[in-house]
Amino acid sequence: MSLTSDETLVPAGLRTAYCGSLRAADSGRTVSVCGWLARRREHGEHLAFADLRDHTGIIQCVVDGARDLRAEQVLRVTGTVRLRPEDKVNPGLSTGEVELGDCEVELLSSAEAPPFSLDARSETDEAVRLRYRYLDLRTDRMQHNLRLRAQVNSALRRAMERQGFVEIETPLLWTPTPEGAREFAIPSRLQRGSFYVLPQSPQIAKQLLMVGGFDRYYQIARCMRDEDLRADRQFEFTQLDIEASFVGQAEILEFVSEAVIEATFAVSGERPPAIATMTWNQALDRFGTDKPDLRFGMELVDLTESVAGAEFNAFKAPCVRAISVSGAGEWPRSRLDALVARAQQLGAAGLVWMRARAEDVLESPVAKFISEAHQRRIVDATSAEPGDLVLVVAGEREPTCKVLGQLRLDLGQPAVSQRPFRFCWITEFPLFEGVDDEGHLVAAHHPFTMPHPDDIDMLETDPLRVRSQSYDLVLNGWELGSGSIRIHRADVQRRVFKALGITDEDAESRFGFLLGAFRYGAPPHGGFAVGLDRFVALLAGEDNIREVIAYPKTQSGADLMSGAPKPLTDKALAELGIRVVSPPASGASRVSGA
RNA sequence: GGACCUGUGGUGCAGCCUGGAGUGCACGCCGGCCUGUCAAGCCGGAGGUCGCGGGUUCAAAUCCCGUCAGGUCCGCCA
Repeated sequence: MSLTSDETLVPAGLRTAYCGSLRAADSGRTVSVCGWLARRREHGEHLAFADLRDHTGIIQCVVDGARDLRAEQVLRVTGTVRLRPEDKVNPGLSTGEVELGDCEVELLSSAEAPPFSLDARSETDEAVRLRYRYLDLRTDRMQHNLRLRAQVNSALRRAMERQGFVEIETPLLWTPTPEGAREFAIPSRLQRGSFYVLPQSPQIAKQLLMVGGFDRYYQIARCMRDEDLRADRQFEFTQLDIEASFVGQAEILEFVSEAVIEATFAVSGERPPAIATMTWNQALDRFGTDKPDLRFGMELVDLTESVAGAEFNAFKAPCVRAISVSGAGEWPRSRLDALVARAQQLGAAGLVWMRARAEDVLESPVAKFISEAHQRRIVDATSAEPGDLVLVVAGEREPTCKVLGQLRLDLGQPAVSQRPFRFCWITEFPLFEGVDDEGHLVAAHHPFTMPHPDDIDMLETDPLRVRSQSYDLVLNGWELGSGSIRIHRADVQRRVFKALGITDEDAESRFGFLLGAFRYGAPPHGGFAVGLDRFVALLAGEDNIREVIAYPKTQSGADLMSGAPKPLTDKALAELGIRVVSPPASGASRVSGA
């Protein structure tokens, strides 16, 4: 349960031992343990068992009656460690061979009955857990997750420092940059009507550190984005933020790989192999996504050539691709129909299913439109065995691949907690991801991302084909973070801004101080940011980042424990020079912090 | 901004489809019994604005509308 190593956990103060640490070798010792009463079992007036819990585990204390003991009372128990009778050993407890006898019990703090069970076996609605988060934090789950998180932080810092990185803090009160995520505004009291914003990331600050000569910077940084929340997104989140000068993409990937592998090993004992790299195009072709889950196969197969010349009209498309589902050849028609509907819901024109057979090659509603020769080519290309199911989608390349990529996940993705940890790097993202309503190109990463050197001359002629020097880190199907080599040359930056439809005046007003700084000698540089909440969630086997955050917010942005957000007093508003236009909704009374 | 799921003693659920007295289960809580339990056991008891508001009906936890809260997702997240 505990992730704290034995060497660093030295009992002090009121305790001379931790509950979960006692073993047969301790028998005979007189110890004092402190913690919360997990439960008690009473056997008449003069025998009772009290299980005392701290973060290291549980020790059974044999006490003379338990009339006054209640769950979650804070106790100090002094007693003698003794071996349990052989037939009374509890193999389910780390301390199950021993118990504490001749106990003296001191009540350090009384406790009302908790509003929900802290036992690992019971489930409690998350809203209740969040309202009483301070109790929820006592559970094995939260103790484990937050201690694991601390170990991850520690390992990341170790790895970054070993690689010569310097930790530098950047401001939380930053300047608005109307671009990208919606920002949280902070009114200025001294300059009424003006606002700071909370940083969506330390992006510009860290690039300026490069200009400032701190050629290897890192920070475990809090970022804030006022965008709608999700299972993997909170308003505020934490990143391992990195920037380095005089290095290229290969070095950045190496720095980050070193850090995440060290952290993974520290908390799981699993040392991932060197992290494989694939380009964005390869990821799309093989997995139909830019964040592939490498824990399982079912890769996409290109059938475009295999079905060339087939009669079937739907296959006369720019791209025909398939996945093979092992052993799914016996699925009933209803389930196949549901797959077709799912594919259509995802945007495919349709989905062709084919059951691989031993005798007549492929069984499918459209088999009669496909010659046996073509059928055999499909079987060869997909390596489908009799009893397998082949799912085919045809259309434009990107949507076709993405539909199959999602079906692959629907049908094959293991649970989040399923090991191993399979990292991969995705490189060479497109520089632009499309065009906005006004016909301007939209930056895929951010406007300071360096184009791929081989593509830079297409900026003006064929911008959507320009690859960038940007890269994502992916773990088990989750995007863990992203980064890029930045533009440090004014001429390149000007060309990218132009492509994005950002005029010189725009650029000056939005990023003037960054561009100004770049006139005084900007080194070539690049960086990365790892989303720590997601990383820790995956390492903890949790599918929701709230489980690795001490005090998370609900989907509507509320803190159920404190009641935030709340209206300010009129006095506070006046001081800030703020008048609230529409009164706070009646929902303001939604919470009372117990 | 939108779609879907959920809301019933302190906790977790069943009941809702097919309306008929707040009916039930488990845990917890309170009291009693119990000297080797370990999610102890046995006996007894208390505890309810069926999220809230409106409608339909002789009658609503149940059907309808609205609303609030929690969740998952789309949009959004350079």
